[in-house]
Amino acid sequence: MISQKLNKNQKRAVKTTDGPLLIIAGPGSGKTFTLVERIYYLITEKNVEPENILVSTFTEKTAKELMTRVSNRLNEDNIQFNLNEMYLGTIHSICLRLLEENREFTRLKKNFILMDQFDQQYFIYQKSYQYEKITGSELILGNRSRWKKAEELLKWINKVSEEMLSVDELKKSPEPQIQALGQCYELYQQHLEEENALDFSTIQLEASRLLRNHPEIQESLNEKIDYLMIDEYQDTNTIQEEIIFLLAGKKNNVCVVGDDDQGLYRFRGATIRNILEFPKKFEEEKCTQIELSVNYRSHPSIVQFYNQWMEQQSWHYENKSFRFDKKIVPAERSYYGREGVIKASGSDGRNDWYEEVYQFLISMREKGELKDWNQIAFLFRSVRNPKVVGLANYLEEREISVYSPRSNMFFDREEIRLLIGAIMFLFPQLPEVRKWNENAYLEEWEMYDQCFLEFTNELRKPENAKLLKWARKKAKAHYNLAENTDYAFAGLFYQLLQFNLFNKYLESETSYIIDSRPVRNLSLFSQLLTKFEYLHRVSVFTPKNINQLLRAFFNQYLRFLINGGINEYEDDSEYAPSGCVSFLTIHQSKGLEFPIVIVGSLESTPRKQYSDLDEVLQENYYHKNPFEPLNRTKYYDFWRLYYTAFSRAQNLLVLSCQENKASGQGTRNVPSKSFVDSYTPLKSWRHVDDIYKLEIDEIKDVNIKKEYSFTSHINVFETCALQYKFYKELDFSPVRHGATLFGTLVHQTIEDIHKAAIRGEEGKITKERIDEWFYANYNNLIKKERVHLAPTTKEAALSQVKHYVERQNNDWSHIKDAEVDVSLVKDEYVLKGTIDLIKGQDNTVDIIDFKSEKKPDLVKEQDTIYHYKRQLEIYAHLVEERTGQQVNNMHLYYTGEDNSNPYVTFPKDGKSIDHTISKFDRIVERIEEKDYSIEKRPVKQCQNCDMRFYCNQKFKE
DNA sequence: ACGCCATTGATTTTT
DNA sequence: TCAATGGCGT
Repeated sequence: MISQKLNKNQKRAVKTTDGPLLIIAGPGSGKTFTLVERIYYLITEKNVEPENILVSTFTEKTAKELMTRVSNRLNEDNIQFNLNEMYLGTIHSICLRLLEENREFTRLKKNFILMDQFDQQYFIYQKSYQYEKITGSELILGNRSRWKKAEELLKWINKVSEEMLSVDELKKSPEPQIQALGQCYELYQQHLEEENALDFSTIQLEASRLLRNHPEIQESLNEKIDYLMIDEYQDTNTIQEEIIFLLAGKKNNVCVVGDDDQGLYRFRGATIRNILEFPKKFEEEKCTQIELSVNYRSHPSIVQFYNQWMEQQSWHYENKSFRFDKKIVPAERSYYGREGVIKASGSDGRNDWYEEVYQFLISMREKGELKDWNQIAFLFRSVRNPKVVGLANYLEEREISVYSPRSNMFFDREEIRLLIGAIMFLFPQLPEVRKWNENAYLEEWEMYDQCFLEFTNELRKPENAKLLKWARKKAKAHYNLAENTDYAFAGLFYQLLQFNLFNKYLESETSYIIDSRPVRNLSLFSQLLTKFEYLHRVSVFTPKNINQLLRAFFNQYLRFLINGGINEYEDDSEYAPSGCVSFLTIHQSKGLEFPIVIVGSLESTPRKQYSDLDEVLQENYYHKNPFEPLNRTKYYDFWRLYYTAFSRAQNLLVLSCQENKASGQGTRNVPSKSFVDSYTPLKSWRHVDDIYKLEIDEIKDVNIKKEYSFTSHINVFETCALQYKFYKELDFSPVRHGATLFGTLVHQTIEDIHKAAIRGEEGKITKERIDEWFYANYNNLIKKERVHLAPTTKEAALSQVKHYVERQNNDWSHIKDAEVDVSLVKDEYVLKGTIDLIKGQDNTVDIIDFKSEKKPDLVKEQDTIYHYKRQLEIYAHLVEERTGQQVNNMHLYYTGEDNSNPYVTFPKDGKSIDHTISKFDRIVERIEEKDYSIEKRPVKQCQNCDMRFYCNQKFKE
């Protein structure tokens, strides 16, 4: 039964399942609740299988949250369903899944590389001379630094992808800069193909190509997907709309949900048009429209405030309307009359904004009903702006913690500066080496030198004597490097962790986000270092490479990171960490709510956000004419942005700024004139009496189920809980080496063989074909991992594969499935696994896991065997729960075994499986409770663990 | 009353 | 790169 709490329109939205449906969901109108009920209704009352539903959300986090809520909802009614087959995720992740499932129909090869924005920019940067050679490219790239040029080019390239512009048309353009753009784009696509790489916007481009160029794939997907739901539809762009309609096919059971008033992503190509014109995509009267405009979130006066805000703007232009005319109605009216919108500002001519805000916070805490700082969120356009950072510092100095992971403070943190200083100390040649000529100078050097001073100051302290001794020795060795080291930057980083100066950060408490910031930053730093070594293909220092690496690291890599800014750790499961106030960008706050919201950035004004090139592209090359009038968009966007900000507040909305009357050139009025009408009538918090009587809601728990797998979680935890803590929970990045390359290579080639057998192409499994598969996999793998195998090792891998094939004697008849990813949504977590091979007849199956090693001694190494047995039992559980097929036998196959029988077989034993599952549960419990205690160190694993230097120190006592 | 100039400060992001 | 502002000239 669907929830009785649904209001009339929500219920209609849930029950309207067939045909196109447009849901306009105002802020706080119970949108997610309605979505959850709608999915629940489809599954339980319409008997739709989860695998026939596709739901897309704006962020990965919302997707996880939705998954959790739906599975909990089903659990409530004791209904068992596996949600893992549902297409649920961001449009990007759904596209990625489509590409992986149909990779052979795309340009992509196995093990393709996914680039984030920084990778993409670095990718372009490293090839920038090729782009600069293109005639006319200077018209787009301008006269800036190479790094900035890469940034500019990246912007245009992504735009071409997202708007699906035709490269041929661009190249034929009479305008030289458009021509150049077309050529740059073509070159870029060529580079992507050469490197087997993908960036964010290309994910979508390739997915849309896949669907358009292969009607048979589109049809089978259309067949499969019966119902689509697209959340935050106002923030979709051209290519996303195209993909959605390709996936919807003729069934047209598309439900789009969104709020045209909260469209914030025009700079990414998103357009309100998609949602406003959605009904026009269908025959007249076919599309049902439902408005959710009852607001359950905010104090009535807050609702009234932002309704009025929207009315100030004219949304009509030349007989067209750019807004669904609507008015949000508060659900509760009983509080009417009490002030829910106030101001807390510094007064004109003074410099007292920080203090005023501080006083307001303290008063709320002392006289009001505020229980936890996390009930307050500050929203700004940007949290990186110096005034905002200044406010954060002011509050922190007065013991109000501020959670502001996007404020770009990474390189200001003590732990990071000491690390940079330490690395500089370890390479005394740096001051000479970093100069490429006599007068060379970079701004960032000053910051580096400052870090160096901070480090040496610490080094002088007696408690760091050991570090001093060690560092001197290393520095001397590096200064005149005679032979190869066995480490590069990342390796040095882990060595530094043995000293108290750095390992004190590792000991910090991890249950409060704000306290764990230093460890999280160390972890981030380790990721940056391994990424550098990956990008520059290094693993050790050599006398030949050392100076050049130092230059690349300090003059390029680190410098770009500093300029681009690094966001600190954000936790999915706690959006408003207890004990601190949050500082967020308005964009970040989308979809969230807070009891008290303080909106700043009131000096801000609507600004033009497109260039001449944009205008030319839009006029002549876009698939549709501009929708909203170009000269109005900046106002629309501005009003929508602050509408979103204001509507986050539940109990109290506060507008806050340093008021200012312009006096003299270049000075300005604060708040800016856009805000004057809304701001001026507000009372100051000092003059509202019942502000302290105000009830303040608590922050709602975010409930997200985490994913655990046997091999990458339970296994690691059982081996060493500390290793789990560092690598899995804190995400430290291990120093790269080719340890897993061998196994992966064998696995992947065997997978190719199995897949051929499943396709019924047993005849094609020949020696030549195996070679082909093997070398293709090898080449793709080394391209991705940038680590090589020694020729003899490579041959050994190949011979393991061939040996396996020989042993099968051309009998592949019982193979059912290979490399099956299965996951199971359990009550407390999501269980994941990949099963190498499923064989079987009738209704029972055997599962096989391949190990690319020699068969161990069954007696002497029974621990290992027992361990693998439990892994198989987890897989058996997954297969039975997921497919309903009975597992008969479970096997290990040792491809490294030449002489005896390579199999180890276990009969399935239901009791034993139950026992293993409950053990799995217990370990998950320990992980979630952060119980990382260990009895003793696992000697063997310690030898290869990067944390050994730290542990050696820690366990010495 | 209006045009022109110099001056000042300020942006957001998806795997 | 651009909006807002006041000063200055007409």
